[in-house]
Amino acid sequence: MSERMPRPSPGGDPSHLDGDAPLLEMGREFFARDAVELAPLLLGAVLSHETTAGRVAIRLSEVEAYRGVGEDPGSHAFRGRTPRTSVMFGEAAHLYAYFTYGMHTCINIVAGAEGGAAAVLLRGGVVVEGADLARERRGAASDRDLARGPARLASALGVPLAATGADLLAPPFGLRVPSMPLAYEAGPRTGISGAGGGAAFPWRFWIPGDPGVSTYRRHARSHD
DNA sequence: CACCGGATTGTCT
DNA sequence: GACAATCCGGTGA
Repeated sequence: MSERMPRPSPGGDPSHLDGDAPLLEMGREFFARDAVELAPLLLGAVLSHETTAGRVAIRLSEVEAYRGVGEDPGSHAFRGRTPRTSVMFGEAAHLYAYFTYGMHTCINIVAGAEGGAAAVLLRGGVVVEGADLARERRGAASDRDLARGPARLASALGVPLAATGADLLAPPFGLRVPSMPLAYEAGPRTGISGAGGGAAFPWRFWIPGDPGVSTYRRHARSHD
């Protein structure tokens, strides 16, 4: 079952939680907070990437938080710094990209204080700009599937593995965050085997009912 | 929609 | 040498 965690609604009026809040460019300090606190604040944020081919922007529907050395068995940084994870140990709001399953690239936003090695994995979203270019990059795919899933999202955005370490607050990237947090739900992270998976780390966050939420829950399936 | 198997290579033990 | 923060296509309900 998904643990329901709606935001409190100050004043009792939930109308500001419907995703219409204006988007703001935030300073780096916004991203320097704890990853588990930051992750839900990124729901509804729009990440853009521009290349010579054009510009694609994606509104985030689903994210996962990962903490650092020794505190999160599901984190790539759990066992300490390695060449691959070194950017996780750097400044917040930079890109951490990794390659997995022999063919896919996934992307994270580095979170927390420098040295903390925390990050937020971008698991799914909706293309809000550059759908034609995203479709070219993804091959035949329904609009809904363009960026629904972490590897699909990275592919639609055209972010190569080599972009790891890039500053997401500077061109060719752009990142704008809702001025008001959206309502969200939380549950176990997807795809994590062993410790780090399951109910002990309910650090997957998504916008209920959003079309950009991935459906891959086979590995971390929970009852409803 | 749910389940299953295959693809394919960097990364760390 | 094992395994991975996955995706896709096929099959069946």
